Amino acid sequence: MNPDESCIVRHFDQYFRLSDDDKMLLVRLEDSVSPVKAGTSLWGERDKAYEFCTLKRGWAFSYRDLENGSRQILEIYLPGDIVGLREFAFSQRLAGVQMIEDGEVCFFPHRHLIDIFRRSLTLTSIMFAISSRQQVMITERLVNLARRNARQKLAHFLLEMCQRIKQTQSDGCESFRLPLSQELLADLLGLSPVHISRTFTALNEDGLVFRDRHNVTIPDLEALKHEAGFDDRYLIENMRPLFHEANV
Amino acid sequence: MNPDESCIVRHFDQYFRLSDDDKMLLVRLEDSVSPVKAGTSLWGERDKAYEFCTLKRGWAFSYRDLENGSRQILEIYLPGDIVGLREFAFSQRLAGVQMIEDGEVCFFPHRHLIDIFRRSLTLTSIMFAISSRQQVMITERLVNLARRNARQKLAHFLLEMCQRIKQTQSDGCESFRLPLSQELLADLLGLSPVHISRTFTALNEDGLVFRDRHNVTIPDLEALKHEAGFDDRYLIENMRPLFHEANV
DNA sequence: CGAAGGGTTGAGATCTGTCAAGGAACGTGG
DNA sequence: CCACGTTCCTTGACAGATCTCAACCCTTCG
Repeated sequence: MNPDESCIVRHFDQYFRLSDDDKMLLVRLEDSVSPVKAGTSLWGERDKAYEFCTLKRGWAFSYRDLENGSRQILEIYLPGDIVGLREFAFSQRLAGVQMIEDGEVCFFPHRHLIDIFRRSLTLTSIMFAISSRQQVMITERLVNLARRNARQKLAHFLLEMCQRIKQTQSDGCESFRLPLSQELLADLLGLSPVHISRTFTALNEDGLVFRDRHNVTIPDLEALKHEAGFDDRYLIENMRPLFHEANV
Repeated sequence: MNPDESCIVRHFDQYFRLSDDDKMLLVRLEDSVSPVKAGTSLWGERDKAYEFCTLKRGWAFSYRDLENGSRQILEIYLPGDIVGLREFAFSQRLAGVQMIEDGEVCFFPHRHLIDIFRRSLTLTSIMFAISSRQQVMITERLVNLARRNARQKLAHFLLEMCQRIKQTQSDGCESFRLPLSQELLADLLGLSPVHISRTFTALNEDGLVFRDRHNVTIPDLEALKHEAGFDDRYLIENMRPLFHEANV
């Protein structure tokens, strides 16, 4: 396969310009691309964990089902994201993962990560950076869930998605596609679907967010950021200084 | 320094029996042990991030201050824990860290981590495992904050601390020391101090948790686990299969 | 002895959840 | 093109959990 067509190569390349050797090393890990239908589960909550995967196309989410019947969505995955890093040190899945839309995924066994550690310092550092970035994103979501009211939670989440989409598609994000039902948003933000609806209505009335089906428009980003207490530092990693030292 | 006295060697050794070479490599990173007083801050929220540290003695916590004046505590660190991994890919701190009690810490520059990546596959894998374990713990805290009521939140947190203390001290934990004020617990669990107090009173009246100052007693672990929906799988990592492959 | 920090208790306010009914959009089959 | 079911969303009324404010108490420590 041509390295530049690989989804994982493209993803790593965003972090740091890869050498051809590194690209080849990554590509060799990519056995196969599997098409997956919307709603299919990539794995369930207590499955054996022996591989991870990258999303080539389509959105996905990870979740935990609770004993009281509710469900918490932990993470929304966009094309290019690596899924399943969480369980690297565990033999069992701690969260399920499900496709939101039709898409394509690439599976990699865990042991191939060890190969990477053995062979490329750059790729090892990027893997570590990706893992720590995921930790930072979960942390921000935790703060969002614990400390903000419904209005801020929703606004904050929309701004996060807007920023993430902008980073991968590199065009503006005043308006973007958000293929998530209100039920899903409720499970993500720890609210009831009913209250999600009310909150959208309120944001709409205040002219801050317009939602039509799966399209969201944010007319005044700064106003909404102020409303939500959104600070995008947590989405903007800066690995340059580190790699400097790694490569000289 | 004798490797077996190093706090970081002891910590890594919990994950996997280290070779003498690995121990020496780790020890060389440990320049100095600094004593720190209760209440001192190891770093603030927007400081430059160029090092991490391990806790040798004393408890610490990381936190985020919000624009609305509230504070969210992200993590409680116990002796042996590594602090600051979160910011490996960032040049700025995203959270402050403060000592809860008097203690001792060991600082390491980020670039020494790269040295480890270069020289030891075992240590690299352990670092990755530690990072993914931290991610799992934050995820569980997120679920706890988003989906459970005050009673369950508090019970779940106490059980987590009990389990963590047991893992490092390897004796029972029916009764253990918890040097956290109710205000700190409130900032940790996303509740008000007043409600923490009420919840302790309720748990006490039901005979599930007894608290006297900084001592907590849980007479019936199973009963409390049931009440809280606590499942300790997330604290029990299993790296054996992975290292098997790494080392043969 | 007084001050300060931490914990407890009560009353009222607020946010969000639950339940229930109804409406809008979409796909399917006739 | 229409009828129908399904899914998703909206709205209202009420209930419950937690917050805020305020007063008070206890312990510790200088």
